[in-house]
Amino acid sequence: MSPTIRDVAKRANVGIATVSRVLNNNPAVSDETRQAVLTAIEDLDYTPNPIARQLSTGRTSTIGVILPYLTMPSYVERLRGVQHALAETDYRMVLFSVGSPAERDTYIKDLPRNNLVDGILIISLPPDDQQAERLANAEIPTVLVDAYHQNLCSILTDDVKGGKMATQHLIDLGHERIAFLSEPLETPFHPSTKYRYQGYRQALTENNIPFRAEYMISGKRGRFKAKKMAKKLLTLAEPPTAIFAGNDSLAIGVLDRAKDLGIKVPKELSVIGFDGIRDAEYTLLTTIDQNLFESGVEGVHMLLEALDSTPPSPCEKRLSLNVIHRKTTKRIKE
Amino acid sequence: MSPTIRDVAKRANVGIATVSRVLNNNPAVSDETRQAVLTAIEDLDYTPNPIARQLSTGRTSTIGVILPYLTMPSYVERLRGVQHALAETDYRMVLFSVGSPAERDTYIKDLPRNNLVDGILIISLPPDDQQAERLANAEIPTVLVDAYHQNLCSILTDDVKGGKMATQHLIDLGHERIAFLSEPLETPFHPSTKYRYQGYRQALTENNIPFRAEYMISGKRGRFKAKKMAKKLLTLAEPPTAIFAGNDSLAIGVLDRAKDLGIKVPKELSVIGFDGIRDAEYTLLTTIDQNLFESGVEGVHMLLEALDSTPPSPCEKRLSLNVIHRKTTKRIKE
DNA sequence: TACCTTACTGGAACCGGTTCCAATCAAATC
DNA sequence: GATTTGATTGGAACCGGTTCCAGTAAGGTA
Repeated sequence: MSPTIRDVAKRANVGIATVSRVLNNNPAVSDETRQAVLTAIEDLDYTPNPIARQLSTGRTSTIGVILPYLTMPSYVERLRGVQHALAETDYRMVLFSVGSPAERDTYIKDLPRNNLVDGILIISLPPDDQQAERLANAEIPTVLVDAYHQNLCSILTDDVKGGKMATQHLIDLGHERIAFLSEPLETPFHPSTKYRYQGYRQALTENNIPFRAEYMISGKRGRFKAKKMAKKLLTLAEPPTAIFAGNDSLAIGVLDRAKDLGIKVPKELSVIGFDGIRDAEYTLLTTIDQNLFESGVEGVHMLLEALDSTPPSPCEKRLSLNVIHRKTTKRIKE
Repeated sequence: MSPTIRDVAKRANVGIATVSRVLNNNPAVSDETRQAVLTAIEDLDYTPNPIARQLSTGRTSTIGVILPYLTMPSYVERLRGVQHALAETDYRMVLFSVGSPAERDTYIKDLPRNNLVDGILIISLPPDDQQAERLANAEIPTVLVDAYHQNLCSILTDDVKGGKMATQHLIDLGHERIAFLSEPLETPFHPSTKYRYQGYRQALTENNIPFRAEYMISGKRGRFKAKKMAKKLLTLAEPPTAIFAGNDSLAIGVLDRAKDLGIKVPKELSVIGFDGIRDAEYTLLTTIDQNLFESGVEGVHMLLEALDSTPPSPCEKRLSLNVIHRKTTKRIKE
């Protein structure tokens, strides 16, 4: 068995309390004793057992991250941000990746109770009222990233506004026949698609552009599906001159289909995405950058703040949104 | 404070040992007592403290995963596999994501010592001899995924063989002017690129095709870089008729550049990648599928096996490699 | 010289579980 | 009826740290 603090104490001819003090850099130890203890630690190749420390202090130096199963690049990018911010601290990260609503509920229910983590970060999974209640009353602080509940702290993205920005960008370029292509509006998890659609509708209304039902298409997630949907739009009798895709992955599918059909982007068709994933940069896609990486970083910062000052100051933070105008949108020629 | 096992014992008028027995489904408890304890647990809304259990049993129900910072899709895909396999067990996952060789060394050094995890999975980070020695002698089992050391268990990919398969695939299609485009052969982390290159060279040799230095190009990681490198190759006086890219991301960059230059794939240029990431499927890239997801799954299985039977049976597993012939390679027309 | 700080130090209790072992009691055996 | 047996049960020790609190010795002050 590995040596314990008592072994070290015996070898250094001191009490266990003294060894503990040395381990925790308590200044109330004479240099001489400290040195003796350090030598004993060295000799025995001793490492303190973090579990015992956790039991004793009640702190685990661990934060739990609950997020959807890593299917979408945007989740991965957010996780990268979390990981990046956490790397500068002494906290470890336990990943609870959620594949179904049932799993989500289990984690959200159990994690706050079972002193396993000091804090919880929930990414892109909005809790219902009951869950939020439970989380708010738990001893363990929680921060939501890309999700909102009035009782909880959160890092937010204004998807409605983003949807409006994307649509307005196209309108500003002279487009009026603007289609919206997306994943299903109603999902078991995050409703961002729905909000982006709302932004799209609002922008149309504000600019007195009538909504055309045939320009709205939604289907299953993924690029392949996007390609199919894009084909429908692009082969309409009066096809749109611009497409706002609900997220970047879909937009890339649209680009691809346009290429196949010999439609030149942005000359004959403008395409804008949403998210700001890495592939968007690479494909030179115009998009709404929602600062995915930063959302993870900020989530961690807010959580850390909540961890040492019990009443976390401002409990809600909105991330900025930016139109990144790359090479897939262009002023329309009349 | 949350209730403890003693509170439950008091309320149910039993001893703490009995409560513990109920919690652990020990059959040596009468139905009557069991019911009383369960009622008390219910009444108090009691949850056992896992940290205390860990200290007492020495088991943490946690496995540590050390892997490179999630920059490449292949790491993410492997992690998905790990996550998937772990979801069916009672084990949790702590992620240690490595950004620098120094970080890697720290994690590999500390994780096995400090009773924080029951087992360790190291992904795409080959340990040096000293580290392997330490890992092999630790009480905690370790499994390497996509990395090899003779003293440790591992899930392997034969990159040399894969490199050969890719090259042979092109040769079988009649190509002789075959270029190899890759990231730097010497990296601080995983040497797979180097091995794939060796496979490329071997295949050429075996088929009596002379190696041409101008057909070998390597540079920084990433698609943008790949585009630049591809341009060099494709604007040679005698350009290659086929390009073997060291991984799928690079291959996608090559495809893109070819499109820009108006070179038709696969009619005028064949391109093969390596990995089998999701984007490859989407872009219809011909590639060597190395079963990334499965590598994670198998790594977990091997680790779980090592966790209950001390001498893990076969300690080395090679994953199969498959040529996935999609739409970017084609028989050459003479 | 007597007394008071101040600086260190160690014993013991505690965190909240698990588990060994002895004790109890009723049923079964002789 | 005495003894053995097996099923339950609870006390106490233990896991390996942290920390309260009392105790000792050295140095400073009156």
